[in-house]
Amino acid sequence: MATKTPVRTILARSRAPVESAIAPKTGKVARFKSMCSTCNLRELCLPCCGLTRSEIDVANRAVFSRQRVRRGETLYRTGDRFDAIYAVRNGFFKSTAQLDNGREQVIGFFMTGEVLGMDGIGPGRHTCNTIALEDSGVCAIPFSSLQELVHEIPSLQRQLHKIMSCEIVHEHGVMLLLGRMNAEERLAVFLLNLSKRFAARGYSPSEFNLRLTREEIGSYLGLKLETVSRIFSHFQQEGLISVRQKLVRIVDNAALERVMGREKD
Amino acid sequence: MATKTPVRTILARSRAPVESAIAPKTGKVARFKSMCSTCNLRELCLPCCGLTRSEIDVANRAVFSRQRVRRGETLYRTGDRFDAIYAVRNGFFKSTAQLDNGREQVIGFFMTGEVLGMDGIGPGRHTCNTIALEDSGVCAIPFSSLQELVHEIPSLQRQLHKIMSCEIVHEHGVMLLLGRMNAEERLAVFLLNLSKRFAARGYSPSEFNLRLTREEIGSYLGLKLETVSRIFSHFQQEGLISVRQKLVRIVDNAALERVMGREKD
DNA sequence: CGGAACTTTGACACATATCAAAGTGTGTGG
DNA sequence: CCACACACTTTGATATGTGTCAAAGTTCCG
Repeated sequence: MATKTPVRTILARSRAPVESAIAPKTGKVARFKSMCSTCNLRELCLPCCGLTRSEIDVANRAVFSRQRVRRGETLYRTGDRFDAIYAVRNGFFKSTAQLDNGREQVIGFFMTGEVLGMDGIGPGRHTCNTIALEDSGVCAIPFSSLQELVHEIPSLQRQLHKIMSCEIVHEHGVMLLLGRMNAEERLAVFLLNLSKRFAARGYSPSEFNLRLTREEIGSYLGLKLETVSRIFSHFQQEGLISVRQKLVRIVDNAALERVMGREKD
Repeated sequence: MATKTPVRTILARSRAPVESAIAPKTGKVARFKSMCSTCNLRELCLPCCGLTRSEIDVANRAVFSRQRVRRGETLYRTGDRFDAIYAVRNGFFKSTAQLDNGREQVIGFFMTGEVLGMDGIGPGRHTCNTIALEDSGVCAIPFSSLQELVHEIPSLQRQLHKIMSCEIVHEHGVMLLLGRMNAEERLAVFLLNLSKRFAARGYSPSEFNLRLTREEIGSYLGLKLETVSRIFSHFQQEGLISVRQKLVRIVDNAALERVMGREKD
């Protein structure tokens, strides 16, 4: 998904994953049992990040199930009964929401270590669709188990609250983006955000392979694909980035950050 | 704030309030002690809605503090240390978030029974400003107490998760609004949403006093005040609503809902 | 190798922003 | 209680950013 370089960092961002067991029912692909203590995501996984070793031992009692989701497959869709949240083990997902009439919008992207599916907790059913953009793996965490677990491990409870709160804060940022930024700013913010998230996972922050079409990017940013394409070209002309199809290289990070600054209001 | 009519309904919407004690530190105005069992909001208050009588007795042990916030006063602002969430007892609030440069946007409105301040849980500091748009009262719920309480009352825990999840879902809706709707649709959705929320609180769904300026409405909807004004006029000409300054009457609810339908994509 | 899916670029249209000015309401102090 | 100032709203004329439509170019994948 991007150029691998050696780094391991805690997510500074919105969502993040948990680990655990009990068989789900989605049934698209292979499932494995897994335990938090043997999960190689532990340093990325926000829920686990806050846990002591002995707390992880408790968490191990709950065995969460791994699930593979192939590119283009749906992890869950609007209206599906909610019974688990998901931690991304590897790969890349998008979530989309739709209006009554057919209109649809990408409302989020999720990568390794991030947590998916919290939209279903309140309503009891999922309220968006989540689709793998490349072959991916998730850890399915039955929410009822998680609630029990959280009862025994106060720090896990705090982590869960944090994850949900950070999702809210992240979405405030998207609201600002959609409500107050012009097309160039939106794209700059988007690229910088991806860059940071890749960096946090040990990938190159300056060169990555977007697994998104111009249309998906545009949908997320409230723009049309042609506009996205034009601005990519424009940024390239100005020497801020270089684009070749889906491969993006950030040439002048500082200038890209400055795109945000050149406005009124 | 709106024409009173006799109704009592559980919120069908995003956020909702809790009740409780322990003195805070904000210090703008008067504080009272209060208990959930004597709170007249119990039927509106999402946290309490899910509780049995005996659970409410447990909750009573925690005494949350009431706080008055006068029109124009700030409940909390960006950067303030987070230590409590707030249930609106009465009145009306707006939250605003700001970009690095001065740009600012209204990101939410809150009325009786709704819960404020969850943006601070993850970061440990508030990430937006919350201001009373009329003389208001809140119930300050120290988050540490709430976490203990939640530990003893599983159904309260579930409610807390639901409230946060519903906030996330609500924000997805705002993202769709900002990303995919034209100005008329945005305003129609906004008015219908307010209408439902007023109705749920026993106020008239068809006539209410917006306590917002055109600019605040526009800020929330990603529009300029002139555009908001024009569309109010336009809706009025078409006989969908009647507006006189801040007083809005929804004349043709069905037609207002139909505004959403007349598009492509 | 061929076709489908995606991207780029151009010309033009249109929704909303911007600028401007007049109108209306509201609160305060005399 | 009036009057004045200020804040907000309305409306018009015009500007502009992004959408729309169209066509050619590129890449991907079977």
